Amino acid sequence: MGAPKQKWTAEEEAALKAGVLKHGAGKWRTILTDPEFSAILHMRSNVDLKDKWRNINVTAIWGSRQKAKLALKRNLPAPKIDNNHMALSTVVRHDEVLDTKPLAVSGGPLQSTNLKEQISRLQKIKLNISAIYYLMKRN
Amino acid sequence: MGAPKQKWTAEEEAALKAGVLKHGAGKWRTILTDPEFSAILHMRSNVDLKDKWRNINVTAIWGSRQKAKLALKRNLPAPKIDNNHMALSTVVRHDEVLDTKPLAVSGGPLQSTNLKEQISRLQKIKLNISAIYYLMKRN
DNA sequence: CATTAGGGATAGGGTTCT
DNA sequence: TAGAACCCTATCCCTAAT
Repeated sequence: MGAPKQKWTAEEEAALKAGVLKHGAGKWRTILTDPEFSAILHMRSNVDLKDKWRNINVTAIWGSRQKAKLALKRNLPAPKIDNNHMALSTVVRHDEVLDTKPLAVSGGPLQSTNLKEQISRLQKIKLNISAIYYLMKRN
Repeated sequence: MGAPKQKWTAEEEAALKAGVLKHGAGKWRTILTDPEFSAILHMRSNVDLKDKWRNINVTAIWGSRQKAKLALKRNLPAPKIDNNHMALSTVVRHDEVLDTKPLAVSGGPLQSTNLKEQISRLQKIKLNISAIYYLMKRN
């Protein structure tokens, strides 16, 4: 039918996370037009960003079931690491509770206004890690 | 305790095919709520329809789903189609010119616009036969 | 007219049952 | 081993509200 379903790459996901960190969740069009991210996200719409962000948070919150499934899969032969998908989301998924302070990222400070309501502490930590990774790859 | 596994009856399958003929493949919820089919398919979900349609086509074309998967992997290494240019590649793929006329099915004309892109010649013939069978049984 | 939030539908990989 | 039925969920679509 329409598009054959565009899977999000790790790079795109990292850019989205960095974008949320910089502009806040809900500012999808702003993130999209920010020259810092527009190159990487140029094939995504603002709605795509919103949907992906929702999905990221959903899986982050109730991750235990996935862990059970993944544990089963670890018995299978080949890990088969895909260049595209491996890096980030897998690294970030080991979510122990950390006690760290949020980092400032590139463009400016956190938009603390409503961000606190939208992002949990744990998520924030993950975002910081993702954003760091993203920025390191860029520079 | 889930589902005791409901086998598809010939009547259900014919209704599904007629539904695809009328509304197009992918319009599962539309087919399901069409009063013309809802009575027969009332114990099926839209996802059931999608799954059944996949099975029908896979066995019709290849003989098995696994073979289809393998074949796809061999033929299309990395399509990665850009969202903006999607229509094209799909159109070009099924470009056989049909000289048989599609049947009109009860409620309305074929949505010929995207149907041509979705159904091959062989499939269409089979669908027509199924639809005739379905309509004969109904009337 | 543009954008976003949220519900809902679809696609496609995976799993279970026969 | 195969094939049919069913599950999981990332992605995509529709609509109301702003």
